[in-house]
Amino acid sequence: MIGTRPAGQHTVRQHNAALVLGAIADGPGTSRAGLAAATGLTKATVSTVVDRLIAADLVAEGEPEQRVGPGRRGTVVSLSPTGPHGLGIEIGVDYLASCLVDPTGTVRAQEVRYADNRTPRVFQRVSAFLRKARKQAEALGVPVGGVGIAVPGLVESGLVRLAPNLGWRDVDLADRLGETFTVANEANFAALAELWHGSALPDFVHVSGEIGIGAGIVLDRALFEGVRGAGGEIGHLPVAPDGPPCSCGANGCLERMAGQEEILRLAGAESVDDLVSALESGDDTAVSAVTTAAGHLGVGLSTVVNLMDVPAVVLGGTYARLEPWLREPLLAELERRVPSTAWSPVRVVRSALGTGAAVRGAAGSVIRGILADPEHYLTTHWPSDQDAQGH
Amino acid sequence: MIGTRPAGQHTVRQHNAALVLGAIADGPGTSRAGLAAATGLTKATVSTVVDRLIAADLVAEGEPEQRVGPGRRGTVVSLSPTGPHGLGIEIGVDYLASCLVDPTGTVRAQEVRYADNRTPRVFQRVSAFLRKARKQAEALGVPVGGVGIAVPGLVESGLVRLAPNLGWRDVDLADRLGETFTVANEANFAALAELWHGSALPDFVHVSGEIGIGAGIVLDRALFEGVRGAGGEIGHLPVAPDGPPCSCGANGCLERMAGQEEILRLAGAESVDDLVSALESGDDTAVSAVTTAAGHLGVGLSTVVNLMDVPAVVLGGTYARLEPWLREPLLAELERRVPSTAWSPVRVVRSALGTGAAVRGAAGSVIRGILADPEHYLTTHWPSDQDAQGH
DNA sequence: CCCAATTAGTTTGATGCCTGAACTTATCGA
DNA sequence: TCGATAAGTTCAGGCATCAAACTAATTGGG
Repeated sequence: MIGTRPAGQHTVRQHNAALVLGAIADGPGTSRAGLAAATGLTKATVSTVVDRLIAADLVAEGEPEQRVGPGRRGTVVSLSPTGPHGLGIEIGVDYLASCLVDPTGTVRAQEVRYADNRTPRVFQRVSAFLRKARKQAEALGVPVGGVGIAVPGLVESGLVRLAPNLGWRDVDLADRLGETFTVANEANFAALAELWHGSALPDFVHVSGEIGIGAGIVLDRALFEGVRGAGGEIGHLPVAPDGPPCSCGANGCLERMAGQEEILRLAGAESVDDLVSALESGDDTAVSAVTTAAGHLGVGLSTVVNLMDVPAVVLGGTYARLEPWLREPLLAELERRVPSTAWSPVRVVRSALGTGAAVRGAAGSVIRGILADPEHYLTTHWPSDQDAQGH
Repeated sequence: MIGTRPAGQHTVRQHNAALVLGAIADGPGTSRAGLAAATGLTKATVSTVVDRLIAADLVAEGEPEQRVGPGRRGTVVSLSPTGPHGLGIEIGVDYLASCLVDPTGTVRAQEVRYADNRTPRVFQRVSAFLRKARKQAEALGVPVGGVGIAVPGLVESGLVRLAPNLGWRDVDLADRLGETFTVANEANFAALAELWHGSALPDFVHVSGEIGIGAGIVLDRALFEGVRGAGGEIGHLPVAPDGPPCSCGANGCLERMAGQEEILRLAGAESVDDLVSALESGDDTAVSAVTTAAGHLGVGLSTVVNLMDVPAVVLGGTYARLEPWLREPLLAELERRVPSTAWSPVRVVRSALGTGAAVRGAAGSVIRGILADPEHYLTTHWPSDQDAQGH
């Protein structure tokens, strides 16, 4: 029960600053008066809060509002495009990716570099890649408010506990690279990117089949992390308890039965491109391979839907490309196994984002972190009350 | 993003009142000075908050502290045993139960009444039962701060969406009985009771096998409710996708494979008492029936453990009685199917509470609700600022 | 027996943030 | 040009916390 901190006026400030900033982010092109109405705060309070946010360059004043009828026009305030940017880095098994986004979430720069990261040299390489991305931001003349790193593994409070495909165990990136980051699992970041920039669903499971099967679960517009940050590990859900052995030691795990490798094997395809063209030409073997995988995926996902009561499934990664063939059999299996479909159907949608979802989520999480607690950013990045505004 | 309310000084007050009260509940026999140290608030603030709580009879001053060394002795403050009590009602299929607890969680009165509740007369019966329980509280001279009702079904924001065993669908108890209640699923209340009065684990799945298989999931000392309150519905998790058909239409659901009915059938026993004596005498059929069920339970629970990252399983209800025979095979299956057991083992423990867990949770939830927001209780039950203190 | 040291709890003035109301600024329509 | 309407600012007032001074109670040593 201990763990809650005492509250004071500063708490009120933090809360209201975040509230106002959230309203600004939500409704682009709102005036101070509109914000007051949206948040329930007084015009006076909104004004003082907005002034602070402008001083920190998190928010910028725009054109006067266009409106019919009498009365003074409000001045529009919106997220400042020159405010703190978010830098995302993704450490894949065979590539590094970076992404720079401005406070509104718009991508300003992007880069991918292929290289085998299963060597001890990764850290040097990441460090150089990060330096380069920072230079890029500098060239654009924008400040970097923080760095988010996506890794294909289990992350617990900033520490990479286990990343089998990278051969990592208990790796502290902050320590290795001499800097602090927002580190998280790539599937989680991808789910967040989907939340912020994709289909506007508030609750969903984002499932992506790459080498493993990763899922990010979003409940009430927030990532579900579980107790130790390992929430949503669906790769080894048992979907065929008497099935073939999986590398993890158990039998018939989802990853073993519906992973990319198994689908390609069943379809007799070399690559995903191969598989897709086979599917497009109506190849029976390919279609039945995907249908079989969809069934297993349905068993696994029905579990998630029943247990967490999430009303939607978003297909990302490789599954997004296979969506036309996965969708029907998956939906059928879900309807069979989820009792609540009787009164509220489960939606299955294809991710609107491509392969860059994870990096984009990593970059976006930096922005979201600042938006969620602007006062914190303000005090850490704007140390003295410098009124250095050109006015 | 909208949905957050503006904060003011009153918010601070609410927060700190709850903080202080929480500290009082946690550490029985603390002084104001101790509370200041525990909460991080000033002695002055603690004093004013405690004075308000005493005025509302949520807290009472006790004996002077016993301590060695110099200095004035503090006056101990603790939850007032004459403060608002919680009344819990459980609507079972064939019984009604009530439970009255004082602010410290001690049971002050209890009653069970057997009757078939699958008739339209239930509501009258519940109403009468509730009236009787209220009279009991009156006889004890204690105020009732609220009523919690446990039902064997799916509850969504106070509405009983579905209770198959009672034949209910979209039943609004508040409307039927002309009163407002805290309504929730019995499994969830049982899990909360386990949290508050049982093994002091902060994160666990409480699973109880009665007629169906219900689970309450507690994460970080809070109930996990899912999006629409249907979180933790594990009865129809697929544990043997090619197994025998279940009443829900799917195949090999957990309830079908490891429910009480199936265990009794496999063991050839008439009742749970029967089964237990067979197990105690080492009957092979009985032991293997329970072992088989444990395996299926392990498959289902491994899902929960993997997905939610919960490190402990609490066996309640009928499973608590079978724990000596369930434990080993269940643990083995979990270890096989949960990758994270490699670095942090899953605990399997037997519920410390008996059959009354759900009612007790219902009653306790009333108390917890008041403790979590004492200012709210104070303003609703102590309308005018009456300084009706004998002083 | 008295006094210094120590700890509990209260009183008081200062601070900070929000609010409400009055006020200034801006725009439309007649 | 004036009245109505709406945006945004200014300022006194309220309220909850905090820091520090102060009172109260208790021990132990001279």
